[in-house]
Amino acid sequence: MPRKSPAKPEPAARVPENLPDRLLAWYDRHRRLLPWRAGPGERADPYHVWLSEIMLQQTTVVTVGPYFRDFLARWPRLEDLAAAPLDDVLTAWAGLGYYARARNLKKCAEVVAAEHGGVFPDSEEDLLALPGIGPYTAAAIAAIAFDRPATILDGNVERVMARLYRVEAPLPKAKAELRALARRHTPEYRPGDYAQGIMDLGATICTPTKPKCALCPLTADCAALKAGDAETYPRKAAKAERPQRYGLCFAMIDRQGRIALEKRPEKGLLGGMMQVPTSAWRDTPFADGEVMPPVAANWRKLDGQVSHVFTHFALSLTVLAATRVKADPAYRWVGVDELGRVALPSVMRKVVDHVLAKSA
DNA sequence: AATCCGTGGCT
DNA sequence: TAGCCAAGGAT
Repeated sequence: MPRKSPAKPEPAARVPENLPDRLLAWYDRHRRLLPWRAGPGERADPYHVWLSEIMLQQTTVVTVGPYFRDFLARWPRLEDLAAAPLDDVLTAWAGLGYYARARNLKKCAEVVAAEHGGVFPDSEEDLLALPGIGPYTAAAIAAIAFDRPATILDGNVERVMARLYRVEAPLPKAKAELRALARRHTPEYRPGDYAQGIMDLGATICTPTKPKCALCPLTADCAALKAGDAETYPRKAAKAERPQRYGLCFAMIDRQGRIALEKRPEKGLLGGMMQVPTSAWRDTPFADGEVMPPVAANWRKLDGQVSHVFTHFALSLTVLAATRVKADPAYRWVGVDELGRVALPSVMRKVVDHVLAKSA
């Protein structure tokens, strides 16, 4: 029998030795002033680094900015956050998405306060053990807050490595290969600045579309640039299509103009957040009169739909409204002026806005 | 290992 | 417009 052919030889990924130096030189010239970033030569507060990194998970710098400032103003120290009620944290997080992050943020603050004397551990291993901190965030905190030579691998680094070496394997399978490449580049010298620099490069120069290769400090090393196909990396596996789901929302307004809200289960989608009472969400639209409203009242169907797209499904909500409803204490009755103090996810904010627009 | 988990901006 | 994408983690 012919022996199984040997694995395709890795391209002898010879790391240009001065690549980290060129990256650092570029970073020193183009360093962005971000709210959580320390001044040149200074080391950032681990609490600030941690808070920003959790917020930045799958979330853009522009979106995070205001939330980061608000959190820091309200909870200046880790101990303040650890002592805060979870509902306050969820309310402050409302609109940022991925709400498990907020629950884990609170949990992590409590653990660090109680078991680490309020001081973040400085090793990747210990950081990884904390709630909400995975491989990326552990490495990022170790590098940025403690200047440890940890290898970060986020979407930016994946893209930069995939282009430098024209990695043909598609994500997410290519992750191990990309991580190995990234590790070879991680310098012992200024690893924190290198980590932020390589991410800045990915965010501003080596962008997903129309990369600004003319401005890149690494052009001499980039295989994809040489081949003229940088924009086609990283390769990605085809993604599953997004199903459409449907639901009904029941907006109850009392005589004072307050709307009834209820709390969602602590786990799962929008866990622990508030909502306008809703039917189950399913794959087929609802027919008129198919679902019994929560209370008997003068229900009327509002024109139009509320549409919202989640990561793995799209949702179309039909809204029914009833006014002059008796304020059942089973719900939380919230005035329009109080909505900012409620943990309302964006989809439910849309529902409330729809009610206000259609009944005005 | 594959799936679940938000949102807003950009093309 | 409809998909793509962002400093991912938990299960």
